[in-house]
Amino acid sequence: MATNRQRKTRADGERTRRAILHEAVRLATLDGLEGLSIGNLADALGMSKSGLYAHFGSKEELQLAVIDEAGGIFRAEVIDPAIAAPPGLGQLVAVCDAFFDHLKRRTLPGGCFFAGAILEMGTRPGRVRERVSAFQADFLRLLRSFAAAALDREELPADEDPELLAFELNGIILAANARFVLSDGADGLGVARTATRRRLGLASDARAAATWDSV
Amino acid sequence: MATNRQRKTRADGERTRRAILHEAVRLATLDGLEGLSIGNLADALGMSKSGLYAHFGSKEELQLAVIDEAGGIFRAEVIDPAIAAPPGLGQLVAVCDAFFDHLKRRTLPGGCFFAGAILEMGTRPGRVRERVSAFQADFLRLLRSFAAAALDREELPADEDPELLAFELNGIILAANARFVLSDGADGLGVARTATRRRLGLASDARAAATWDSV
DNA sequence: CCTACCGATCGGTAGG
DNA sequence: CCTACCGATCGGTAGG
Repeated sequence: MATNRQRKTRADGERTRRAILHEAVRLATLDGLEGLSIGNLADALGMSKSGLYAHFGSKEELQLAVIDEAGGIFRAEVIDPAIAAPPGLGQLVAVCDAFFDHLKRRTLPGGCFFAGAILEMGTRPGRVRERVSAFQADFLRLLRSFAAAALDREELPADEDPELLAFELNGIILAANARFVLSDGADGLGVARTATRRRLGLASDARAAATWDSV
Repeated sequence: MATNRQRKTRADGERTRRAILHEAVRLATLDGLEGLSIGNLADALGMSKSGLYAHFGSKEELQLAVIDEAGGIFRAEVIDPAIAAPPGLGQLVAVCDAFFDHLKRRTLPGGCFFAGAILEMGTRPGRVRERVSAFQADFLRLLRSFAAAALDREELPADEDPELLAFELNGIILAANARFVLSDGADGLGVARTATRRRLGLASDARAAATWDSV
């Protein structure tokens, strides 16, 4: 069978593609989606520029694939753990804690990919901007749905507004990322965890908050 | 007097310098501090690249001057109005509202200069990063001092923590900027104003919040 | 996936 | 402030 004689299988290509994208997401959190250059990425991977063009036809196609890869990482490290938590209030705490863990784990050297991508691409019309915007909209929708579930279960005061709560928790997340990037360390994530609990009306264990930073 | 025969006075040079920097800050909110190129800036000003090098010896010197100029704009539009407000709680509301006005006024096309600069330069060691970091630290200190004053005046519950409150208000500000950049409009600043008031325990006038967006 | 190349643009300099 | 230039790097292509 002729189709089996190829030296590189489709699976090999897929594996290479994933390896390229993972490195590209890492570099993009340091240099931005525009600052990410094909030459730099090729050097980091020990391959040639034209090798990258064989996988992605243009820089824009690479950027779109990088956004999807970053979305997969975010889903695996932040969203999936939250969905697995107890519905309602439990998911609201879990999604924030999972985000802080995502930072502390340093999967990506420059902190949250999307926090940076929103500000970098937000003013540049095009497919890249729309892809980033759609991911952020999905995330805010998820926060709102967790908040609505918590309200249904009467785990929050009846006059709470899911839209407002989602906005504020997103703010705590962005402030935590900014602090993480500037301090170049997990210092100060304790205050983010305390802020999350205060906003949700949960007891903020002062002893635990103090140790979070040193973990 | 030989010193008076020069055709261009020092004041002329200073005026040119300010014109360069104002345009540079605007461009930097669209392309970032690294994406800001000497060639682009020279074209936008109708002058030559070497004309810019006469004012700033290197790109890093230009970036540092741009940060100072952006700091001046932020002080004039956000910090000074807040300091002029009634001490304590009044200043906390005023600084957030002044920030939202700063966005709505569209002084800078890409939203808040520092929100972007923190994420772009936070992972690039050097003088530029330190300058941006110092400005953000000063701003957080200002928020903390307003919060401490409000506590002293018993305008906030006695168990409030100025550090925590400053962190959360900074988060609301960052979330408002992200929403502004993505929506490319002032839509949605109403929820930021409502969030500010809710956090500070103030009555959030629903009618007023609804009209804020349409103003 | 490679080498070898394209025109455009980058930050920066020489000399005026 | 200008023209004219430098080497390096940009995104992308030809041809294999």
